[in-house]
Amino acid sequence: MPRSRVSAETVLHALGDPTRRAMVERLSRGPLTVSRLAAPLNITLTAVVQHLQILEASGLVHTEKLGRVRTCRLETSGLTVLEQWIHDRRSLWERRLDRLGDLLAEEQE
Amino acid sequence: MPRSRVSAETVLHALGDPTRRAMVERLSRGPLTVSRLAAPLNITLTAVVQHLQILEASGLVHTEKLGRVRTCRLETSGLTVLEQWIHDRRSLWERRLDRLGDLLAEEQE
DNA sequence: CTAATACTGAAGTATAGACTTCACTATTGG
DNA sequence: CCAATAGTGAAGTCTATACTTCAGTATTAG
Repeated sequence: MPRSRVSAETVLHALGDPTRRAMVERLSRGPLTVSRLAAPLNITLTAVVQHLQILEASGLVHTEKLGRVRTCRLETSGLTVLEQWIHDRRSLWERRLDRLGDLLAEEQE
Repeated sequence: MPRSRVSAETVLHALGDPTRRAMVERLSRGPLTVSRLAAPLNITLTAVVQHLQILEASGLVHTEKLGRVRTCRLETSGLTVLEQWIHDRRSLWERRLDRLGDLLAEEQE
């Protein structure tokens, strides 16, 4: 069964931004409402919500709205996808045969 | 002993760009010269070198110049730093006590 | 020695995307 | 019911950075 529909591409793009990293950092300590999450960041609530959309799409954060309050919590599936990505690159690298063949093949061009 | 001087911040920033991800992807299959690495990317050699500088600073890639040819290879230390970062966030998240105390403390403001 | 190769460096352009403003809706406390 | 709270959505600004051009150096093949 496919555990997740999000790609490592999406996760890495999401974590490429320092503000979003700060948000993930903060949420890894525990769930927060949007306003609480926004408070220490010196940007508008609107900007925070925009970042949240990207974090949600990447599987790093899950949000849920109850009444007028949206609560955000870290979702580990984004981290799992990233872990797998690292593992794959590492395997490829370790199994590389210092592909002399490829180098020679590419030679004529 | 500090295994690495590079931060997860640097690594995540480096991997935030799709071109740099493509370069890492390619290098995980084995070492390449700058020109070879650049060939399939539709950008100038100069741009590739600029990306390489960021990848090197992040500990994801090591390059070495022999004569006029610079060879690039994946450096796993960048990946290790990232793996550790994921592990840390995950631990924090799993040990969170759904900090009701914090929520109440932040209440007055 | 000359030409071609493989980069390097400085300096400018151009665009993705982070951020803002502002007007709006939905919920809740008093 | 009214005001305050909590967030939403559209549309535009503005800046970091990805990318280019061009002119240069060092190395190597013939």
